[in-house]
Amino acid sequence: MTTSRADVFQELAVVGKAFGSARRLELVDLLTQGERTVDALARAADMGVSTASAHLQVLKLSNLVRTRREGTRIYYRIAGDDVLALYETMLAVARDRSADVHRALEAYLDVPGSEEVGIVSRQDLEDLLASGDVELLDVRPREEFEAGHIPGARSLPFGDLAAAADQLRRSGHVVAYCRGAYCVLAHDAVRLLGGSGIAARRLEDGMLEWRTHGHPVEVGA
Amino acid sequence: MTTSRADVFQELAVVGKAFGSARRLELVDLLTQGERTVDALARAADMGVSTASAHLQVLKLSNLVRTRREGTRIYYRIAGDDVLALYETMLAVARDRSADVHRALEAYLDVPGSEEVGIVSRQDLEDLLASGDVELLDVRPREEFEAGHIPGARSLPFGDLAAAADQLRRSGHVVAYCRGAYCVLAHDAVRLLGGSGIAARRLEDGMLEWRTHGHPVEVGA
DNA sequence: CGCATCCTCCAAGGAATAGTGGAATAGGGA
DNA sequence: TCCCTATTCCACTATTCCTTGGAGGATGCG
Repeated sequence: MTTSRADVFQELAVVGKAFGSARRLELVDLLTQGERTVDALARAADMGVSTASAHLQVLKLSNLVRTRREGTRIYYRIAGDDVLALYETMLAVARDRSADVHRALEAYLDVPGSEEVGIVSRQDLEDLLASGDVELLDVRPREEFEAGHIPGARSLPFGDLAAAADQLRRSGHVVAYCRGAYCVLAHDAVRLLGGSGIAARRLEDGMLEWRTHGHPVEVGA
Repeated sequence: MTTSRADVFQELAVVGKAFGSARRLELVDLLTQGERTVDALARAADMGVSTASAHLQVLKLSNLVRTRREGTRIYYRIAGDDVLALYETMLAVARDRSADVHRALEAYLDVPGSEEVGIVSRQDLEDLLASGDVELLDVRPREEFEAGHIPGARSLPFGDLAAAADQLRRSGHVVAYCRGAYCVLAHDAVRLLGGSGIAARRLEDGMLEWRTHGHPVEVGA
């Protein structure tokens, strides 16, 4: 048997390489929200179909994603929760270790650090849901809502939010969530609702962390 | 501010890239056991000093490792426990997701799957240490022992084990450990001791996991 | 001050990877 | 069967990365 120590690292590096391209990470990020077709991924990440396909092949060869065929189209999805956890860990390390990432994220999220008051933890949300006294808004694209959402949530894509804001006036709590800790949609939703006089809060992180921490997920419309 | 979504992934990919080379992973693996000089790393990983230095620069630029100068030599170390956790998570994902890695690891560890009886979990070891009725052997190179070991362990590098085996006959338990779950030293030590009629067991994983799971670590000789 | 040691930086050739447009393939529907 | 759609495969160029040897820098010692 000629399997050496170096071979182990060689195999291991395949996983690292897969996560070593910005374009691929963008695809992975989209896939954390549920399965998608090649074409949908290419459009969402703004790259050529050939390019997207090539990157997806790399991810598939490293066994980080799986495929499912339905008619003429092929759906890609993350291979398992451990991959989600790895992605999440990587995000956390990058944020804590690199001032650049931290700055990029802050700038991207447009958080001045001041108005960060309306935050609900995952546990708080579980409690609120149990009490029933909460309007939970999933502001991601409907596509992602259908691929998996928090039970009890209502799909209200960010684009439709402004139009629906008026009918949201309620006595109870309003909480919005989106993809993960680094997704702007929930931030923006809370800001928009605030502008309409509705005191909304956002889930601390998002669907990615909800899933990786073992909370229940509902699939379908 | 022109910080876009793509920039975030660009920064993120830096971390991925850092873990995307077999040579670099080999260095990281060595560093999980404690700080080392460039020259020591190059020798241990069997690569040129220039090559090692170049790879270490990449790791340093991605903020995954830090340096410390002592006279003319420079010690590299893992930047924090979160990086250790990331490495551990990556190992786990690679093992579970890739049949190749799994096979490579099994072949490398030379485990027929049968004689896997003498295993002690981290919790069991804590209990044994509390009772005092255990001879705990750290079979890694003395260099790594000094950079951090389990309190109460005795440094007995694998190379010296055969010579010292005779004096190990004891009434209590004998437990060996090495770097991590994928380190052969402890496996081999248990096998060697077994051949000398000493019923030894090995710690389930190793120093890497001991550290990342928050168990106490002692530094020095 | 000169010299030795350890490390980083630089330059260059070779290898691997990314992106792109077009050809080839597979499935579905008329 | 033919056509349409979605995806993969291929060929090509541009770019990036790896490795190596040697020059250059910092530190310590006599």
